[in-house]
Amino acid sequence: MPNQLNKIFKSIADPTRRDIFHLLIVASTALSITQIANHFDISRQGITKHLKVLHQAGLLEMTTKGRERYCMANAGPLREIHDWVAFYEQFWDDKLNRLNQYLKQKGKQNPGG
Amino acid sequence: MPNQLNKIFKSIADPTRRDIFHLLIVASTALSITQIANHFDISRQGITKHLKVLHQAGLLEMTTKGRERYCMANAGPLREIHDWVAFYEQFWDDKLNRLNQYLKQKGKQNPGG
DNA sequence: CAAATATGCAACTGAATGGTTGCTTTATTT
DNA sequence: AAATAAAGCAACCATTCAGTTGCATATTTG
Repeated sequence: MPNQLNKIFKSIADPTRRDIFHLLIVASTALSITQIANHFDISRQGITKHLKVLHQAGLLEMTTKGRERYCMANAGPLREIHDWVAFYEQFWDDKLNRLNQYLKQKGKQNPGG
Repeated sequence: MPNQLNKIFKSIADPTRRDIFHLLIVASTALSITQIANHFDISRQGITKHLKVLHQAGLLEMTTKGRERYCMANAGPLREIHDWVAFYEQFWDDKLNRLNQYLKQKGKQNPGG
């Protein structure tokens, strides 16, 4: 399933999920759901929902160990976001002559939506 | 207002808005609201709502000319997305030893959420 | 001026979202 | 075996969201 772009966008559009993701990225070890929840003011079940969204976007991997589930961030899918944004970098500075630039660079992949 | 990050994320999290943005980026001229709406299956008022969201995220500029309002994309704010993603690029390939990499690179800016 | 066009404004609708609580199940610990 | 801890499941709630329709306003155009 390569067309995950929208799920990834939706995932990281929520500030709590960005915080969870960041926490997992910089953590030294995988964290259990309860451990993650302890870092936030919302309930464990609320966290679980966010984890599910992150997981379905591929930004999170989980392994079960006994009664615990350990979560680890996977930054890989952010590459899709990077690529989407990269297309528009050519338009950052020059607000004029957009078409000219576009035509000049035609042939480059258009990431679309 | 530099803390537009969330608005920008929310804006581009919607596929229709990404399409509108893309249309405006590659258009040769600024487009009126009706012209934009003609490219989509949803109503003009629906488009207007999307334009408002994009505008509030700084991704769109509008100028009124007579009874028409012309819209032009501004890719600049995408730089914030780029910067947010850039922090995580160091974690793309190596899913292990995350902490080591993090500590090694400490001092780099953490974009947070 | 009248007709047509471009837009704005407001109310409404259905679905998704972020969050909660209560209870059950499963695993560990004592 | 009993108590505790981790997590899942399901229902519920309020808000936001994407989209609609209807109507008013402003600007062109004939």
